[in-house]
Amino acid sequence: MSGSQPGLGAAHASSRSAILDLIRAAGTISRVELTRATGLTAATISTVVRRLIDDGLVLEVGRAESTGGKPRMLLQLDPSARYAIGVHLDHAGITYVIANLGGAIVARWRRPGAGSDDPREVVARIAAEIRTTVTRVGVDPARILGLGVVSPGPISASTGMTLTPPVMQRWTEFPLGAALEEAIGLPVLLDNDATAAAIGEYWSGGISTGSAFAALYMGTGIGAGILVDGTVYRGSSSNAGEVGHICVDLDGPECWCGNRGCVEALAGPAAVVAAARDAGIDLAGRNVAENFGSLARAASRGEALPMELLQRSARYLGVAAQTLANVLDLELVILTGPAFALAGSLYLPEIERRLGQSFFARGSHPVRVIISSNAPEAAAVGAAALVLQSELAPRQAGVRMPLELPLEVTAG
Amino acid sequence: MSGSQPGLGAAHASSRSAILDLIRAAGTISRVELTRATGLTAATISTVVRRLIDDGLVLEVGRAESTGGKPRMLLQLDPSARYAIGVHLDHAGITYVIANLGGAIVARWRRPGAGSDDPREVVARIAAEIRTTVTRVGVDPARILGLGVVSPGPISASTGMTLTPPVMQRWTEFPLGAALEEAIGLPVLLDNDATAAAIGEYWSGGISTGSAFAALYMGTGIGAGILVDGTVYRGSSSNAGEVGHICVDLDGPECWCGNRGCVEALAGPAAVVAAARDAGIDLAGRNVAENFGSLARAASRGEALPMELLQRSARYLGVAAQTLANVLDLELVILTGPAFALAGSLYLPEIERRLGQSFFARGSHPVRVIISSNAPEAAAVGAAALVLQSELAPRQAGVRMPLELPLEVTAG
DNA sequence: TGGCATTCTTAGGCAAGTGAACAAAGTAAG
DNA sequence: CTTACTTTGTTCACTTGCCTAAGAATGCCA
Repeated sequence: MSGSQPGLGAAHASSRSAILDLIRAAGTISRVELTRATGLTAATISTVVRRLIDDGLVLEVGRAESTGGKPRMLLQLDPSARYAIGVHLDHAGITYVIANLGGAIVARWRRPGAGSDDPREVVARIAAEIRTTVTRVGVDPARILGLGVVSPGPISASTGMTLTPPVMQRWTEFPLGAALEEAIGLPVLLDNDATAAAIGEYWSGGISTGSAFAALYMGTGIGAGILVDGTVYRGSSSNAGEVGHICVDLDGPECWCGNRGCVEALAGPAAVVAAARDAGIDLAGRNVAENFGSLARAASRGEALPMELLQRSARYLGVAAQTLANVLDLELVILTGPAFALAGSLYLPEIERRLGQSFFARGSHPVRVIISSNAPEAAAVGAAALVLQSELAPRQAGVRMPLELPLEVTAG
Repeated sequence: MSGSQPGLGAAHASSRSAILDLIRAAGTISRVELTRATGLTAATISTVVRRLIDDGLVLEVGRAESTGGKPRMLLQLDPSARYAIGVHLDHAGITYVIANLGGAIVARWRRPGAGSDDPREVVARIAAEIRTTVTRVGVDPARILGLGVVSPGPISASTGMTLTPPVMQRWTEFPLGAALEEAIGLPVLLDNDATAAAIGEYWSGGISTGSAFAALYMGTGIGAGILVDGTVYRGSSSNAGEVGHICVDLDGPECWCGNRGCVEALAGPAAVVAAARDAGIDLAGRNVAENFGSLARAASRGEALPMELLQRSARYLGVAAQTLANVLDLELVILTGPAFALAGSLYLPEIERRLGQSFFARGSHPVRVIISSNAPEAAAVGAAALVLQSELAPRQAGVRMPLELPLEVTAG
């Protein structure tokens, strides 16, 4: 019965979470500032903060300058109070991350394989990987909150696992969450890579609490994670932000989805690489990622044809970003994922230009565009942040969490 | 101090609202079903429902069949318990609506003018209009919750009023909300027409509580109102759903916003009418709406050129709808507003086709598309629903309400 | 040293929600 | 008709989160 319905009582623990979230976002903050930011009374802040300190989550670190009276006591998250583990499953391999409460990376490593192997075996391998590294790094296992697992593609309602149509066929009906929970003995959360990346940025990037932004994630495909006011926007079937199939050219090339001119078919890494091949560029990489990387390097060196191909892609991604910003009224777009890690600086100016022009002309607020500071492993970091978020700031006001249900269903 | 900060305590009165909303959505429902739907205890439901009955908002109407024990007592909203007034300001004129709690229209009328007149005078005229009709229809003034006023265009942060750049220049800095509140003595809410239309559909259309849908509103411009789980999605500056300037053709005609190929420039009523003129069609209407209407009628009669023009427009709007559905993961798109009232049946098949194809191919859930049952006055009905929503189901969990602030600022 | 301003804490109270016992109103079996 | 059982709805004592109000702590300035 534990997870039957969130109920409205779930909004109760929210002030604790909200305060924790504000401390995280501010880095260092005093109780008075917390009262202003939350709208709660000083009394309430006092007791809640006391409990956070008792729980070891928050530290009092020195005092601020006096403003004429008693100086404020400064509060901060204790980064090493809790940890979370993030795992990013991809076709090419598995990326692991151990992050602390501050969102900082404590350990990070990568192993090849996964895609075509037997799920059972992969679960065992992941469990072993995590166990050995946790002991090696010396993180207290009791302080580990849980495990976040992300992968590309939309989310299946039945298993709760994301599934990529072409690859990883054998994963489709496998209860990954339940299996991992049993193998590791920690709570497991599953989500889409783009969504996770957005949460990762929010948690570690010092983004303010009341903002609306999207993480535009380009890996093999293109997706977007949307965060509004500290909460993930999921939509009706948890597949919001599927920007890969928005149409940017009515008469564009046909996409496997049945329509024409989808962003992914026109401007995704696979499309760019294919276009390069068509243009006669010799590419020696083993997969799309490697080839896209060498194209990006060639463009950076100033080679005309690669440059042109990437700029073409950037134009379309600019349209996608503008569309996102228009529909969702965003104030920030973050470019992240392996593809932007390789070629972000080539995409940024075009996307910035497009957003700046449109919104300036209409007298609207500007939309900032930045490149993530840890774009290559953004999804894995996000997976860890997913756990931090759900354990420490679970303010899904009235929104059901479809990702946890499958775990319980399959566990029984 | 009343409206300084919503605070977290604002989430408190929510169970009453949530229950009211469930009763509204269900039409008729029992207490047991309410416990299941909310996750609250039977005890809580009992007391809250008791209070709703005492307040006259809810009625006990008969009992259901027994399922082996005591039969359930059925609950229903009392439609005539409260009323709300909706006003839609447009370039061409003002549409008024009086709606009851059930979202049903009690009175509806329309007056020309507004746009270029003196705001002060318009306010006086509106107040007089409302007073006379309220007494004529025989609605108890004490049962009127308030007044919703909507108009096209984005929302200004300074006055809280929407402002359309080209027309209605004199309204830009006028504190409409405060002036109307004073003139009528009722709370006034201001909002965008598309957003209001969405709330109107939600309130009167029997849309289920936990859904995500958008109202695609086509009047003079094109906008969208987005509702998720009974709450308006507003974005960072309350301008979410500005679909008019999403790009559907990178090499399309230039738009005044500085980019090319915006939906509004390609497919809005004004664009369709302009294209018809260019094609040599003789149009005698006084404004875009009339001309668009005669084009729609001509297309319905089977005239080739108008048909072609409208189908072209429909293709672009299909792209916009698909984009919305993709980004927001919608399950329903409602076509509404004067333009769809005139030509909805010409647009529907194309939009349906496009959404069906894309989502079916990707194995995702289908997206329904329907035409609003009261498309012509959707905005005015929505304006009234705005009041019902804010008074009876204000579950803006943690979201600030920028629209009420200006009223207080300018009132002081 | 004693105001004075500012920050933080403690104490009492209100309101929403819960759990558990109970009352009410039916069906099913003898 | 009586008895047992099921389901619905209510009452009541208790917990919890927050608020108001008062006070304690800790600095500045005269």
